[in-house]
Amino acid sequence: MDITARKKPEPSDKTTRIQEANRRVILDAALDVFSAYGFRGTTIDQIAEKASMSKPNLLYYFKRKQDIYVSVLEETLEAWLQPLHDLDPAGNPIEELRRYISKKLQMSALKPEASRLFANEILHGAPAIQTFLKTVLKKLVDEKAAVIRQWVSDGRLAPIDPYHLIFMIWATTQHYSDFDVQIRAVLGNQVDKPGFNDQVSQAVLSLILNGVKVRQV
Amino acid sequence: MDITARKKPEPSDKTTRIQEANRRVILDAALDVFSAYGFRGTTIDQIAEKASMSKPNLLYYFKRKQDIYVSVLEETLEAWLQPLHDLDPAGNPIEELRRYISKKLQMSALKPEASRLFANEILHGAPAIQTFLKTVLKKLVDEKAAVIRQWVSDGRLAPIDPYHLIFMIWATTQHYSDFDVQIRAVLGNQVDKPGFNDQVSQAVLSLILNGVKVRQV
DNA sequence: GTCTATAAGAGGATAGAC
DNA sequence: GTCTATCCTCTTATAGAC
Repeated sequence: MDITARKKPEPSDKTTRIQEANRRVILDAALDVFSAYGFRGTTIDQIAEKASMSKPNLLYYFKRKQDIYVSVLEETLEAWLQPLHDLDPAGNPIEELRRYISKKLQMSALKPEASRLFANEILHGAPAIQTFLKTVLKKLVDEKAAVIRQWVSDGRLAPIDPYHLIFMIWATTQHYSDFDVQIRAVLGNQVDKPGFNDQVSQAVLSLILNGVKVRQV
Repeated sequence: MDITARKKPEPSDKTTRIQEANRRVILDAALDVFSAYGFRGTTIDQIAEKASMSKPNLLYYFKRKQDIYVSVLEETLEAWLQPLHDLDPAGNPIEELRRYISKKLQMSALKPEASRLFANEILHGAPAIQTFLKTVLKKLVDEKAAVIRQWVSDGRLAPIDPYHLIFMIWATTQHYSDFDVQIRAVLGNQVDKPGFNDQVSQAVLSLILNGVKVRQV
């Protein structure tokens, strides 16, 4: 089941255009359903219906339910880490963090299903992406934590533990999509009004950036 | 399934000591299993085994799987909101927030299963606590948001939207239990070392409190 | 590639003896 | 109150016709 145990499709694995299109439809449907109900809570029937396809037909493209799940996760993970990749050691610290946070918020708002799929996987012990977290993710975070640490020791950021800063950025930027129903229960329909996302950005950015700005004494 | 649709046990519902003890064992086991695997991912057999009880015997105490789930949630919710209840309008704003955040962090660290059970329920649309969120939770948050807003307009806190402040406190304080495996993948076994929880407290408190402290100009 | 039919098994829930 | 045995539904996955 673990993601890293699967090989990536080779260029030699020729797929026709109709195959690609059908896989695309299935994966899109699967993201919706898996993120809403979790792995066990999702039935192949649900995915098939959403993909307007019969169950056996769907299983022609993905032999097992797990294969669909892992494929959806794989697709999501790459994109999910891109913003952190882009954190530039040569840039202005505050501006780099602002860009990172904004990008994360934007992605969560645009694809809340992806955020929830990921949250659910981790919440339940990350059975499918355990190795990925310990290798790819850890390596990237270590690398970017070093960048932030350097900024701090150069006096360009207030003293803060870089790992905890990264965790808190993750927590706050994904909270609005992962806990959407709770936010809605409290705030009502104002979350669907035009300015809401900007309001969230403003709140999250000001809180975190205020916390890391160097104070003039 | 919704929590508020169920009546609370009356004093007239006499239960023997052994009944109470067995229900206690079941609910403790159920919290562990439900929080680890979710509602659908959990089997009655798993709970029964953890409670050292046969499945039919367990079903003698709770007729249906849903009943166990709802009971566990009920127990958890009350305790979960207590710290917010305790936010005192008459207290010192920074100290009140510090106490609130510390208490939330402490509870998450002490009962990560409860945090994850709650997170999972909300992540999947809160089918069992929808009404609770829209009534009890909303009322409490509205009330405490008004308190924080007053502190701000009295100039005792930096200008910040009280709702978003509360959401960010929730996000950051529960992140370390909900996303535990991700934290572990990145930080390794240092999360089990003695000082780790203090380190987390320090990071979370300094970031958030710095963001709300009034700056002297 | 897509369908109908169905095998195979897991898991929730109950019957009824003790 | 607790157990063994069992029913029955739901769901994954496959067989085989078209």
